This record gives sequence, C-alpha cells and structure tokens, in this order.
Amino acid sequence: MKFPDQRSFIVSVLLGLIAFFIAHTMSDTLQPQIALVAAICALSGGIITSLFSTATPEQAPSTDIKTKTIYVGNLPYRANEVVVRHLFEEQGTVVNVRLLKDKNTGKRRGFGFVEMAEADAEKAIAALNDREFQQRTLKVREAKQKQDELEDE
DNA sequence: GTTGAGCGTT
Repeated sequence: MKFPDQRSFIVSVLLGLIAFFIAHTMSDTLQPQIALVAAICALSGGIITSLFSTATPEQAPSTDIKTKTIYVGNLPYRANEVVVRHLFEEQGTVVNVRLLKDKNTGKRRGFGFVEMAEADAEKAIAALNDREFQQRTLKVREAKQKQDELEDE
C-alpha cells in the first residue's frame, strides 16, 4: 500500500513514537499496555489525517487545462473587455481578458491580453490576426512570457 | 474630449 502523502505519514509515525516514549516514561504509574495503546492511537490518528488530507487531489478542472496567453494589439481605444471577449469567443472558450490601462490616467492603451485554451488560442490567432475590427486591423500574436513565469519552467 | 507603436495588471 502506497501513501499518497509521504510527509504526513512520516509525521504520523513520529507522533506515534513520541506518544509511545511519553507514555513509557510514565509507565511506572501506568500499565505498560497503555503506552502501546497510546502509540497506536496516535499512529492511526495520523494515518487517518493524512488520508483525509489527500482525499481531494484533483483541483478544479478549469484550472487544469493548458492555457495560452494571446497578445492583442492595435485595438480601438473605445473597445472594452466585453467586446474583445466576445470576439475571441467566436474561436473558443475565453478564460481571461485584460485590456491594459495607463496606471495614472486609467485610459486604455489600445492593447491587451486574452487567455484561452491552447488549441483555441492557436485558432484565434490564425483567425483574428489582421482582422478588421471597428475600423482597425487587429494584431494578434502569442504573448511573450512575463518575467515571473520564466522561473516556473 | 486628444493619440496609434507596442508585450503586462490585480
């Protein structure tokens, strides 16, 4: 039998041993069997805890899908996130949309990022790049990686 | 209220 969470198993064993020694040092006033019972209780308690802690190994399936971030440039300033999301949803499921605004003025800067599932993202890039959108020709590329994300891989 | 190449905010 393999423990899914080895760390909590080790912890439970250590707790059992500690409980055993504590009970053993007091065994002149206690029955020797009580020390053994205490150790078993601590050990089984730890095992049950470790089993429950790994009872939910799977996360939300939506966060498990491989997603790709798409750069969208040359957007009209008046375009909002809802409209952009709608445009990309023609090609697949949109996970997230971010249109960058100026930090100080809060005005839109005319480009943004759309996050989609990998397969949908490829489709969307091919279908929407150089496409007319509100009198403007969109620039749709695969986004460059952020600095923070370079460390993960 | 304006502008127009670009790759980054909670």
